[in-house]
Amino acid sequence: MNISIPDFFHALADETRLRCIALIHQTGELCVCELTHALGVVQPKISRHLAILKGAHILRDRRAGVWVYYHLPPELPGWMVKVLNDTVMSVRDQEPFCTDRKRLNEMPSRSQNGCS
Amino acid sequence: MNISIPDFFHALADETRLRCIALIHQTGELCVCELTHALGVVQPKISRHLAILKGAHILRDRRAGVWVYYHLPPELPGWMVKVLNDTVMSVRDQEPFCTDRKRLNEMPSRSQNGCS
DNA sequence: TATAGATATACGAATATACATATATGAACA
DNA sequence: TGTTCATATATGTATATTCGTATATCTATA
Repeated sequence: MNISIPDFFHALADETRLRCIALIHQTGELCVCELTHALGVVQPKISRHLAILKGAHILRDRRAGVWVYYHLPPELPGWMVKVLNDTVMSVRDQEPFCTDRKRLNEMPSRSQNGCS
Repeated sequence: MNISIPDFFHALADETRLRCIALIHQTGELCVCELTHALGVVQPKISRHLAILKGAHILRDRRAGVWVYYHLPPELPGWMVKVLNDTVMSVRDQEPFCTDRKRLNEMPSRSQNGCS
């Protein structure tokens, strides 16, 4: 499966999607309820944007019981990984990205397994 | 002047805009008629997209007589320059980007001064 | 001033996007 | 089977985007 270049940048052009990608890039893998809590937006909005990212082959999902985890596919082209690296390095200390990470880390069930 | 991150990626998410940026990145500076000829699209379409890029502070223009030249502003944030470098390195050997460059180099007035 | 060439903008139409809300699906378990 | 929780999708609405075409602006020069 190939990723179109406009699709790739279009994925990053929406703040909600970029926030999801940035958090997933920093943690490796997150489920929908973790993203919902970290970003503080309603769940259908998260699911819709994750579906767009999955459809563009920028994220892949993995179901584990009730939870669905999203991660970057390992075969993402190298230059796209570099773009994500540079982008996340730059935005991770800006709002709303740093608050997202803080809220994620404050989730009681984080750093254990399972979700809220 | 600050560039919003969504604006930056939105600029790259359109193929016409990415083709313009890629050519300008490779050459340093191009005028509207050079871009029009290289991409093979009508002039108002080029001007409209260049105006979007200028409005997002991703390109800057410089008038020289009848011609208007567009270039990347020197103070573009470093990580955005890195993103452009990685992107152009990757797409420069794919269509339609390599044909764009070929058509640009075939312009009789190129490598001299002035335009067609 | 009049003309020509280069560039910019205005306009209407078709299409796409993002959102909030409501509802559906799917898995686990009593 | 029925319920609950996590996630996905459908719907209607408001707004944005892109395009082709027509026209306006701007500069140089006669």
